[in-house]
Amino acid sequence: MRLVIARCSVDYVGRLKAHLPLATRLLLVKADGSVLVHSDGGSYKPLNWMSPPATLRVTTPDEVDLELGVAEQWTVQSAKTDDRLIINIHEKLSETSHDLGVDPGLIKDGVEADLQRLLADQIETLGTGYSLIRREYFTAIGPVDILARDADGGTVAIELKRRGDIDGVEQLTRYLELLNRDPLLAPVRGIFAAQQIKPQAKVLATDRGIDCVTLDYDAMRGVDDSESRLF
Amino acid sequence: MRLVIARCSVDYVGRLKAHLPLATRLLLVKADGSVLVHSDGGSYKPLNWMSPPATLRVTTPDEVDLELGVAEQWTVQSAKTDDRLIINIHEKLSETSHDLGVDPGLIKDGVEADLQRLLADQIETLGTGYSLIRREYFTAIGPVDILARDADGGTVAIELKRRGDIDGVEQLTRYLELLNRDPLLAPVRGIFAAQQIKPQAKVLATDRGIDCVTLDYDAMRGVDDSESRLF
DNA sequence: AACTTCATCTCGCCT
DNA sequence: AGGCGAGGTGAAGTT
Repeated sequence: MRLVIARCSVDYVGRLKAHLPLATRLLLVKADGSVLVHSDGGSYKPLNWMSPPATLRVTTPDEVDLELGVAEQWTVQSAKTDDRLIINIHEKLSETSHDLGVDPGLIKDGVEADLQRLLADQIETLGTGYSLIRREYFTAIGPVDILARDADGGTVAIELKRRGDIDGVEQLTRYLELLNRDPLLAPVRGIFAAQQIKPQAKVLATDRGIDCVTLDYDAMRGVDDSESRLF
Repeated sequence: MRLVIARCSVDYVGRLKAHLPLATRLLLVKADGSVLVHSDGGSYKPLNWMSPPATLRVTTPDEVDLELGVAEQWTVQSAKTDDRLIINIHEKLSETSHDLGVDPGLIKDGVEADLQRLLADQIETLGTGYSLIRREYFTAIGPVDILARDADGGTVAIELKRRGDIDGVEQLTRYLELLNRDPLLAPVRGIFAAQQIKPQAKVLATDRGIDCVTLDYDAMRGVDDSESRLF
């Protein structure tokens, strides 16, 4: 990994065009040839970047650039697409290089898959008498997150999201349309379950007769923890 | 901006939980208190991070951590949420600090807004005799990208995307449903225009009587350039 | 390899 | 401040 602090201007040409005027920034060159251009603010997204695999070439600036004070020019070319990043370095303020080795990688807990597992285990969260038919019930247009039976024996298709948005409702609608064509399952109700449901999504869901349920992941995990402690 | 190369383990607790085992990484501390943990690979997304505004405190590792070889512990606390990043530094291999100043920011060209402006200017791209009614035609459920009139005087709602996906078709369908309830506008046809249209989206659109048009941004910009040169 | 779906999405615009 | 849509979305898993 190479770290360069430099006064530079940057141009990206590819899926769109983007330009960064002259300023002091961090240039981070990774082992796979990818390059990140970071300022001293903003979030984790760089101002500009090139994704791996890519190759960095030091190219000769044209006369105009030379007159503008470009000391060194980098051309970072994507190996797979024709995306290109051109970095005009006017002044290098610092340069270091470090050998980091391969990273063992990140371990996560609390993503949608965990939520699905918890809800399947605690299907009665949705109402007394609910029972699980199965998780990831496969259909021609994709898997329904959870298929369950309610207290009256009716089939319920559950679409699960961390953040309940309008396209989640659309997705569930398509599933319900399909499932309700199956005489062995029909009629099938829909439940849209999420940690947070956007108002617009709730309106659309309600309009289509789909129930909305807001889930409390911490509470559900708490129940699961106490359950596992009992064993 | 502070750059630290360190052997460290990292834990994130917040919207979910995540853990990084001990390895050598780059720790980037920005002026706004945000922290990025980068390895020497992957893309621009850090392995772990804390978004600004945040504060970094050097805390005392507990006995277990001390015995495991933790020399220094950072607790990065988000100022707005209860997200927290804990970095256990076993060994600092390098540490530098730089003053970068405020960045002038990125200038973009070729995003959906540019595409919309171009298509509105060159509405005849869609067919001879087309005329613009207006861009961003507001409805109760959101703005229709472009409303136009075709050669026969019929109203056309145009949904514009850089990448034409199935949810763009759903969006246009909702608009069409609403617009066709208005007797002053009805009947309203739909056109789904994008630089690239996914096969699935094309099938769904066609099934619903929506025309698909693939746009060539470079060509459209070319037309616009030559037009502006004429003036 | 193409495609779909998730994301600690981020980012910007607007109300 | 919160909702909403776009993104050079990226990244992971599946067909």
